[in-house]
Amino acid sequence: MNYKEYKGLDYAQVGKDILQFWKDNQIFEKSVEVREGAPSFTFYEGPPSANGTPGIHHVMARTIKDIFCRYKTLRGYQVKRKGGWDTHGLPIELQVEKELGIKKDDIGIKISIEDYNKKCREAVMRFTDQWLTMTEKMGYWVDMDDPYVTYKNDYIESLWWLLKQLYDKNLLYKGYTIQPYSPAAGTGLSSHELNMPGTYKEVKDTTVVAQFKVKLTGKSGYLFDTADSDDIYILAWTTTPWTLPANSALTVGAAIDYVLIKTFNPYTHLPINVILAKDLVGKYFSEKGKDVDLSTYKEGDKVIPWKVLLEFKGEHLEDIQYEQLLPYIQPLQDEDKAFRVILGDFVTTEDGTGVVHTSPTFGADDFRVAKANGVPPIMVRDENGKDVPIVDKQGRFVKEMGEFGGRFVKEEYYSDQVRNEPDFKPTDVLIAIKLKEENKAFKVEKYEHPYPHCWRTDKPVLYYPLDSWFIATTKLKDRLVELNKTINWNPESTGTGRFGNWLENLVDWNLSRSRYWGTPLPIWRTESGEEICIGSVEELTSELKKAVESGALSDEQRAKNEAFLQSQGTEAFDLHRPYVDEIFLVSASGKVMYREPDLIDVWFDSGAMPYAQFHFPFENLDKYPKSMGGTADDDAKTSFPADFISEGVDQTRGWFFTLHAIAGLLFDSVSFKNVVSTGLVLDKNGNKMSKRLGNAVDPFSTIDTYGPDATRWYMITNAEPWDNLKFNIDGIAEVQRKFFGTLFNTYNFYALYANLDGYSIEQFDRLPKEKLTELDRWIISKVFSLVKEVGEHFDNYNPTKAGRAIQDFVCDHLSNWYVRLCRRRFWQGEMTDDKRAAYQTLQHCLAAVAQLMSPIAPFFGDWLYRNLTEHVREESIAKNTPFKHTSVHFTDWHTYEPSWVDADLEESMQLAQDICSLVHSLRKAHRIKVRQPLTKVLIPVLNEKIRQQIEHVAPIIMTEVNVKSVEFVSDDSGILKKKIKPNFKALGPKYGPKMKEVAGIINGLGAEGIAEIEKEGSLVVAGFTLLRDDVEIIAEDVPGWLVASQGSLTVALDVTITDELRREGIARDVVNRIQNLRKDSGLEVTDKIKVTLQNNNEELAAAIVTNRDYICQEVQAVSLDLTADLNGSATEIEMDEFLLKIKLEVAS
RNA sequence: GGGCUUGUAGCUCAGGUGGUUAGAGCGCUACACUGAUAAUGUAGAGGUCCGAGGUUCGAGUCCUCGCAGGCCCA
Repeated sequence: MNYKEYKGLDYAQVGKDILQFWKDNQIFEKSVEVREGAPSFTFYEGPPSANGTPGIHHVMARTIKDIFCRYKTLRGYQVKRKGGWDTHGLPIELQVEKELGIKKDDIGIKISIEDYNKKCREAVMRFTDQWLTMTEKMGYWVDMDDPYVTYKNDYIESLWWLLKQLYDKNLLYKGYTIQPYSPAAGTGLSSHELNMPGTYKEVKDTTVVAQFKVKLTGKSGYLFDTADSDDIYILAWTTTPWTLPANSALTVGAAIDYVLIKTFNPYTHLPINVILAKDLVGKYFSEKGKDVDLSTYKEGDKVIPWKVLLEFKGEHLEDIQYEQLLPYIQPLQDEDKAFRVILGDFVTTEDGTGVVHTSPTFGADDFRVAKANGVPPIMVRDENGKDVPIVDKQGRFVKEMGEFGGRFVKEEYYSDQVRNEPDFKPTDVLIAIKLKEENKAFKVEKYEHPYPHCWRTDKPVLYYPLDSWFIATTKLKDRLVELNKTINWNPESTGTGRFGNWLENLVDWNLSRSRYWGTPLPIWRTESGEEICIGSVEELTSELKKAVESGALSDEQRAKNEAFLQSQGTEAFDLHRPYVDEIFLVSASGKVMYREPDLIDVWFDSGAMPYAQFHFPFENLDKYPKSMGGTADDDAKTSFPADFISEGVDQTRGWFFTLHAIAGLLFDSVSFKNVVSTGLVLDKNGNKMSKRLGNAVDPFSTIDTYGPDATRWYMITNAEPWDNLKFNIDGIAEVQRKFFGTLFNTYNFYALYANLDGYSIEQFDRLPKEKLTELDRWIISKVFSLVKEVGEHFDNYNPTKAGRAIQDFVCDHLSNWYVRLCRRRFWQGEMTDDKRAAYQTLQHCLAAVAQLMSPIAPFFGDWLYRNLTEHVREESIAKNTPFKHTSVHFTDWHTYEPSWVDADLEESMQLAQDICSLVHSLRKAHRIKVRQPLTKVLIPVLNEKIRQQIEHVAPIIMTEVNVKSVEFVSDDSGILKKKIKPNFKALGPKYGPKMKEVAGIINGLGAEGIAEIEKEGSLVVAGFTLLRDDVEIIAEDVPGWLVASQGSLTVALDVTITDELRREGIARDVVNRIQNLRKDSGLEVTDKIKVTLQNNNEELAAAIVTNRDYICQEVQAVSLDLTADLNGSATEIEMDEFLLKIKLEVAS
């Protein structure tokens, strides 16, 4: 037996068997080895974190990655894929905190940092086994034997080197960012601390709508002209009046409508002109005062008159300057950039005035928008020469704040005793009073709103600038934007939109994290600001030694340094906290430098993997191009940049960004050329999967039940990768039944008959094209078209379209048309050229499909390939032919041979399929079953080309629909009835508005009109000149016949059933019954039989006699007898009009 | 609130550059076909192409504004 035959197929078992084969023979490793010396296709694995268990969405993401790596291997590239683990970061720390039942503050107190980090190190790799199992079972090929691990010293050393490069390029700096800060507790709060229950409380604050006086400049001239006054104010509302002295800008929305209103100040009663958002006018002005004569206003009037002078968009306010509201402190730099109107996207007209008072030191939005617009913050320089905000860390105004100096900005910071004094007034109120008196407040009122409080002290938090280390990504923003345009994003919108827009609005990357388990920032500083950035272990060692020798260290410091030096080369050597915190360096001026306590953002870890995975630049320089300091001779064989990466779309600002930023900043390069960002995997109702809700799909049981291939195939073909996938397990079952079931059946059919005939793959002695039937040449044309199409889809990173094309080919074309129509060729007669042609063709198709599908369904593809080719392996190896490979994953992509593609034939076959479908529907309508032969179908054809195309496939039509002949009626027969339709596409541009009229005329044309336009090529009707191309003419009817039409195709069927045809029909029925009986009796396909029928019907007898040979041949009978009386073992079977007794005996 | 994205049959999805009867598969109903058959064919039922405006002779497709879901940010 050349081919294995199967009774049924357990797809999960196929997965297991093939997996075992891969393991036993190191197929993955070899698939990389066979491409040694070939150009590389570089793939970066985005490292997962093994602190949680893998979910079905990981199978999805990894399938995408795997597909293109396998595809590119088939295309001749060497695809090395190094696995990796992401091991640092907040989620791990939180998990450990939870497990230990501690809070962040307990670290270093209840548990030493050393022990804590040890716990983290264990936790992070906890589910490694499950990850490895999932990876293996789903067939994701990635090198997990030698992965990069972000907590390893080598990895950290590479990161330090990168940070030092940034530092040396002045791209790493210490600045501040606005964070929730609790002055009472003296600490910043993380976002999750603010998410704790009870932190947001309703408070009543004194709020102020302040008047910012506009300066007369060229930009603001139009306002002054309209108002005819110098007193023009922009109104801005704040719930934190204490931040007003720090105001240095006003932010408006470019597209928001604003108005200029003439009115009076309600406190000073002075005439003023104010600017605010149009939508919010009603909040501050009563309808009664509208357009009331302003000259009638007197102090004390309840209704204040007002009048809209002008309406305009926010963009017209940009760059208008105003006078500083509370001029205690001036900006330390860029004074000319302060106190002007800027545009921001966060401005709303929900409350306030549609103008946002902007103090860069006390609001995150404010900070960001000010930075983007070059607006300086209001800060003071302290005794150390350091710039600090106007509120100190205890929450008090600095001394430069005049009468407010030393006051707490929030009344809650005062002791109860002070607050209970009769004269006590909160700072906000004092500021409000001052503004009222100075004609700078338009409205002061109490306002109740939620405000975050510190969970430990119960006091309100401040948004406050805290020190952080930043990467100056904004300095190279334009270059990052440019580089991004060279990346092939899939889908494109993620690149141009989500990512591109974000790059346009980039802010500096805040690198600092005040945590414990992560890569330490390699910067040491003296208290006075001398600092050093360390770029390698070697440099650290030498600085350490210098420090020890300097004599500037205390004994304890020196001892700790020495302890660290001692650890080098031992297991204990560790670049994490707390060990690095216990290193003390000495500055050039001889002062002790302490490590900056921050860790760096874990995203830097993963973004640095292109370098750190190979310990660049300390090792493996040959993997990197010379342009970045590597030593590779050939840039086509380097490991940088990546040709392809893929992760979830939620990584856009995560890994995708950090990869891009580091490569752009340091190497002026992209770090990936093609990227597929994948959508989410939701449950079947479109809800997010979560373990808590119990709707998460377990990848292990899914794979165990349906096998990896059906799981992968379903996920890929159901929705494009970037769309969200509604994961329905029934869909996998359907894919398994429909696609894999059909393909398996097709293989099994081939194997069954090829084995019977002793047919083996003929690799050399192939029949020439002329010996093949139309059907053979058609399916081969189809398979080459498929090869091209699938290749293009994979090249375009669209696996969904590739998979769907393969599926359509297998189900619709190969199985349902080619095999179905060719079955007789396989099961009848001796080995003729025709039969060989059928085997060769089917074998070719199956082998092609095995390869094309293998990137998506790697197990089944290999299973199919191996079943098809195993018996010719040795011969193939000896003769060096394509089937020499033991796995489909080593093969070279199927060559596309255009000479085999016959578009004409593909069209013909489409016509045949359409015609058969029409004939079937006619038979159905007239209740004539297909087993009943009919004389002919008549097909009206209006041109010669169609006629020829149908003639080619006429025999196929005849067998398929059981008619004796296909005939054509041509135009000149004169019996066709034609229909004319307007061709809108052609007519549209010509007639435009007159379309309807013209269409009406065309639809009303009679036979003469149609005849004339066909003959003359044009027709003049009602003043319109119609050309042949302006209309479609189709044959619609053949009078006197049964017709059916679809599009321009019409068929007519002769339904006359003669006696002869009726007998033939009966004979076919008999064949059918006998075949069923054979099958029920468990006979083998090859068994010969003797048949005896009871002769109880005239028609039957006549039918048998006339068609005896035909029946015998069909049912493999050596004899067919009719007897008058059949008793005993006969089976009674129902025919259409009578009962039939049949007896079958196996002929010896 | 912003950026991106999705909305077509009960379900999952197709529907270049606008062209007049909007398709497929699954599911349902009926009838056929079948020595690869847990497959297949034909027919039927099933649609306000999310809504409202607009552009156009003509809109599922283009524009504007909404509604609903999703992701990422604030």
